[in-house]
Amino acid sequence: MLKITVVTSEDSGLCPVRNVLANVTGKWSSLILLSLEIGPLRFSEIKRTIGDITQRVLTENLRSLERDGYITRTVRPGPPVEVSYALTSMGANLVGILAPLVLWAEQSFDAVMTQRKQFDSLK
Amino acid sequence: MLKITVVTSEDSGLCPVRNVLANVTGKWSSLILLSLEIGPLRFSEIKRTIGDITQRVLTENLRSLERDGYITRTVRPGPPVEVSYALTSMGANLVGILAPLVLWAEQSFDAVMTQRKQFDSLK
DNA sequence: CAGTATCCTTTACGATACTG
DNA sequence: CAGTATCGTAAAGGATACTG
Repeated sequence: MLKITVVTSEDSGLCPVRNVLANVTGKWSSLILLSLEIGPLRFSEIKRTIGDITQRVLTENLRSLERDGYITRTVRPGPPVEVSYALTSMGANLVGILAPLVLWAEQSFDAVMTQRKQFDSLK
Repeated sequence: MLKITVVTSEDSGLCPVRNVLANVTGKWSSLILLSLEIGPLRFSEIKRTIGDITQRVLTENLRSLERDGYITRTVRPGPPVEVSYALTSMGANLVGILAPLVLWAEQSFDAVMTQRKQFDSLK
């Protein structure tokens, strides 16, 4: 059985779990990482894959993921410049853990929606 | 190999993955779910386990998790009233997927911090 | 193409006080 | 004990315009 000390009473900035998870649990982070699972992608390709993320937010998230060591950023001089992003080995490990979660989310969509409707109907 | 359609170009409210993940990727959701892994806990016990979450936010998160069907809320009349929370089978499944992520976060803490320091030192 | 720069809105969260 | 009610802050995200 898995025994995890969820959180200590220390400063949140020092709680390892929260500190690391914070950059994975954003609205877009996991989707961006997943999009790189098959192979490296350029900025515009990631944007197209996600669909409705803005340029500003995508840039922000990519920087954060690069900073934590999950992806690399490679510039091929242009013009036009070509910037491609790829998973590091740590990033690939993380994707290996995130993928089941995303898959689970897909599969559980119907059940969750049903639950919500029922909960909301009880006033 | 895992093939996942990360996101379609539909309305975000209709994207199954994002819709379900939204309530799991909060700052506290996963930690709350994890705290219930061993067994049911009362409100104050969850609060003590997490440490620095406020009552208001804990209540908010518990409602949201209950709404989506991950946990149940049981009231034993008092006084003092005793409210206990427990994982549903769906919640238990989710925890089974989240636990590796939390464990991974713990183990990767040092590597991530090292990466950040290095990234930040490059201006 | 891959970003920055602004500006604005929303949402999550924090602090504190109060209650059946 | 397990909340609710208020108020305030901060961070994430959205919209749009501009640039090397």
